[in-house]
Amino acid sequence: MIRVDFTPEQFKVAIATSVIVFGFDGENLKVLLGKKSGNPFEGAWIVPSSVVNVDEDTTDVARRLLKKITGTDSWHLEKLNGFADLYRNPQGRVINMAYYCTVRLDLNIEDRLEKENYSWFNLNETPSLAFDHNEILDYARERLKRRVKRRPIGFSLLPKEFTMYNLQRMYECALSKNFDKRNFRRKVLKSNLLIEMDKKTRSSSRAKRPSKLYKFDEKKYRTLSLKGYDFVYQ
Amino acid sequence: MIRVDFTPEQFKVAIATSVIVFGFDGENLKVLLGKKSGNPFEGAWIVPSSVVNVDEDTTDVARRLLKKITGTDSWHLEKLNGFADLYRNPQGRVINMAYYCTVRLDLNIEDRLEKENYSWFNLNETPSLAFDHNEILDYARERLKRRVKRRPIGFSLLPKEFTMYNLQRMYECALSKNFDKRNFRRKVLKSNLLIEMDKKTRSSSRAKRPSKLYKFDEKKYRTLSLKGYDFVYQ
DNA sequence: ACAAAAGTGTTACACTTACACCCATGT
DNA sequence: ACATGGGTGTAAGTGTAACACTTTTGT
Repeated sequence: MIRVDFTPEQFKVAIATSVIVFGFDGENLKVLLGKKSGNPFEGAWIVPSSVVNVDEDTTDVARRLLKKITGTDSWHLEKLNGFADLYRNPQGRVINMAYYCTVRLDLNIEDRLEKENYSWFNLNETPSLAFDHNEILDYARERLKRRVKRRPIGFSLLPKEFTMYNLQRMYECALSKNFDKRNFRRKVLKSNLLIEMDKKTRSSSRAKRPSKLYKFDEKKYRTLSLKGYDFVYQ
Repeated sequence: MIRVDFTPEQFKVAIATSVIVFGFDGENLKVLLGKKSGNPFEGAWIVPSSVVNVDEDTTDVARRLLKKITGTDSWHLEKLNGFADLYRNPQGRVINMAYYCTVRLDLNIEDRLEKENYSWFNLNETPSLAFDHNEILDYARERLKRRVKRRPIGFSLLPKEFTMYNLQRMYECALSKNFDKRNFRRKVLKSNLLIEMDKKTRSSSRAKRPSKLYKFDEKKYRTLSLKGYDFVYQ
């Protein structure tokens, strides 16, 4: 028989939640970081975080945090893991339930971010973070990588309409790998989930010749995924 | 600036840990379950679990639990996730940091298990469990599946020496999929990580003709994995 | 003129899948 | 005798990876 009996002294732990927010500017993956105020680690960079009360659901708090930062909570939010190392927070035993989400940078959430003192960092130029937030960020990157490989989640980082160059860069950043342009295009077009638009645009400020715009066929994808299909790239 | 300030009322959470223990009897995957004593859920089946004190490391407690149950803690133990649903435990807010491990059933840990009142269940014949332990078990099965696909972790479930039949059954159970015998053998032998023994044995009690024994070449695998190689089956 | 990305096919190789029969042994 | 897994090869198809040049446009 297994005993799992708690005494009052064992109810002395607190909960925090962090949300790793990923964005994509058309060429590079970004992550949102902010500066911590108050002790400990005053002024250090951290991942967006919040305290969770004993009677609060961690996902609810994470969503609220997201709404406060970005103005909406309609983003794809996914639980990562609990981080429970003994000395991760000098103020006491705190368990961090971490999430990540993907946002579209073309919807203007910038003003709000500046008011809240958050900034975007390129994923491979992130500063050293307080607490165990570097570990959490690394964990989130791995999760994003896995998801992008197996599902069309990367499209939630792109604007509604995007060029092949944008799409390829997104895959290259998320998977830390370069692809052959011809092979890449053939492979993603084979899925029949990209709709070619009649419009063109320039993929980046450096680009001279405009390129075709595509959008992701959400409806078709939903139908196919009911039958077990998924949008895989690896 | 981000404020993450805790008040004393927020330090009122407790920590538990559970370990999902997987085994393999040569033909089927098993999981270890025990009966709960004391309130709540007296007599219900649960996954091996323990309270974690505020000053204890969850991994340490999980290892201790594993040693108490199986007599040794030298098994492959891996953190799964934190489970923090508001009402997962009726006694208060309890966060469960869950782990899984793989054990070899040919090492006789059976006596000890009986004393502790644990039993092995076939993975597809598990009873309904107390708390959110069914959710945790499902999570563990998914993780095992993923790991078995990408790494030779399945070998830690098999005896030192095993037959092709055993190996194939292990993959079939872990991945919930049947494989063609000829294709399976060709594929795993191609890795050159199986050493053919000069011995033979019967793969199961039903088998009549004895079959060759193989062992996994741990040394070679360690060398290769330094170079980024891994033992993949999918 | 020049720079920069847009756009486009073919070939070789590797891997996956489907498939069927005889063999050795224990009961 | 018979039941059970042990053991073996081939061929078709699918997917992946490597590879280079012309076109269009903005500066």
